[in-house]
Amino acid sequence: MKLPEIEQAWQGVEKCRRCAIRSLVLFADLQREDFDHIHLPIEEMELTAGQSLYQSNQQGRYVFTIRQGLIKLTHPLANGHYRVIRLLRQGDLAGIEALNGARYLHHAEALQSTLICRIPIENIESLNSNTPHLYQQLTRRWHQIQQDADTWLAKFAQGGSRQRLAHLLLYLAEAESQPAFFLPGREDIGAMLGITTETASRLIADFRRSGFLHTGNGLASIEQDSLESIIAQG
Amino acid sequence: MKLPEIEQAWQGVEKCRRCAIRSLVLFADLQREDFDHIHLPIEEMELTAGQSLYQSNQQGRYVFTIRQGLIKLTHPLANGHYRVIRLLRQGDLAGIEALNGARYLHHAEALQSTLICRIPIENIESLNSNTPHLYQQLTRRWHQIQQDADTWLAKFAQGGSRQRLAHLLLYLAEAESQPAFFLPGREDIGAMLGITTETASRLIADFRRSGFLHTGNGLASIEQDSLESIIAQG
DNA sequence: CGGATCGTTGACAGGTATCAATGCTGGTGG
DNA sequence: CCACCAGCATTGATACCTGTCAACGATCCG
Repeated sequence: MKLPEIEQAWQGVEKCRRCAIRSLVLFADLQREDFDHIHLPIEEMELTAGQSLYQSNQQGRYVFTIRQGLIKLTHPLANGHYRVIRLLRQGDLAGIEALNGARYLHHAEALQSTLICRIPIENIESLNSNTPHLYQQLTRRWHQIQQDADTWLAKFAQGGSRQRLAHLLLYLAEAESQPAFFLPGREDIGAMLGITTETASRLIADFRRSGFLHTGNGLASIEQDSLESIIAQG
Repeated sequence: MKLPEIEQAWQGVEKCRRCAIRSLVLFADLQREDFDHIHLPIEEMELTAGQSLYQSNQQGRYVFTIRQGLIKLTHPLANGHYRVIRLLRQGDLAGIEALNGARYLHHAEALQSTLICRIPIENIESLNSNTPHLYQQLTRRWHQIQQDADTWLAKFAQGGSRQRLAHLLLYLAEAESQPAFFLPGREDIGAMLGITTETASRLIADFRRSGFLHTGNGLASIEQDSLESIIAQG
């Protein structure tokens, strides 16, 4: 794990160039020559469930891309609880606000085992001056964040809790190639929907009894049509 | 209103250069020479209360800076109602998503009489290739949007409706130099907090009777300490 | 086996949506 | 000028939903 700096950098570039999901991440538009000109000390990390990626208000030196897994961004509340602001999934960027020289806005924590790449912000900024390709990707990410924020307000903070949960389950199920998806704990579900843990538990149990939701060994699957009819004032 | 194109452009630049709030808007970092090199056909517009600035899903050709007033960004809901996603105030940027070639994400409508500047996106993009100054400002705006989105989730979509309303009133009162501020209609307040119009009305009336809120000829003022104690589990 | 953590369920009080009716106000036309 | 109307705000009654407090069950791990 403690290789010479230059070696490490080279590994990062090599790995990044061959990364199977590179089209999803920040460097999708970079040409071969961009890579050759710049040493990118990109490091892979694996987070176990419950492990923190960064803390709110911490001075940011890295930006992270999620290669696989699920990260929650949370905001502490006055009563000791927390509110989940957003989830990050494959291809999403974490800590992008560090590019402004600003501190991280959230507490970031893995919900399940999660694979990420860590990129120092100084490298992003030097890439920015050398190629316009990166700006486009960054702008796209900002745009994505805005869109996600809208989704969370319009779907997860609006209407009755049954409808909110239906929205959340559909959201979790989408963007998975498999029909099964990771179902967060009741406390996290509550923190995403702005409801209590107990209500979240009651609703999950109810959905399961009604056959809208099936669970097994930590994974879940849904009856899409049923959930959509709940949202449509069912 | 129908001057020759070149004349119009020059007016835009002149006005923009002398704008009293330029330090707040997009071109704060631009040097004199930047201005001289580029013709910016910036146009001022005044929106009356209730007037739309753009529609959701419309192809965006402009970005707007708010010089004075209040704009609501809304998202239609299935039941015919709408949800207010965010408010824009002096110095904020509207329609920034158009810079991606994307369509507008929201319906934007003036809550009160509002003064804006309209900037074609092609000019933003040509400025981007000539000076790095603009990028910084744009990034700052994206960052602001992310922060605002967090605020809305953590304050206006969390806890009881009394606490949400207290948060909203404090938010509306802040960033006003005067103690008095514009109080939106009950329907809009409901759409911001995710509650019904009736509940919003009841709470406003209650706050007024309790002396937390004072109103007169369309303007309002608050007792800051009282509202803060409501938020702190009062 | 015991303890810790998480999920489930119950009882009840309080809050909110819903349906409905009644004030209030500014603008319009006679 | 005044009567009227349309839109908004307020208020009431009630059923439903959710938070709260509390207990119990399930599962994992030492």
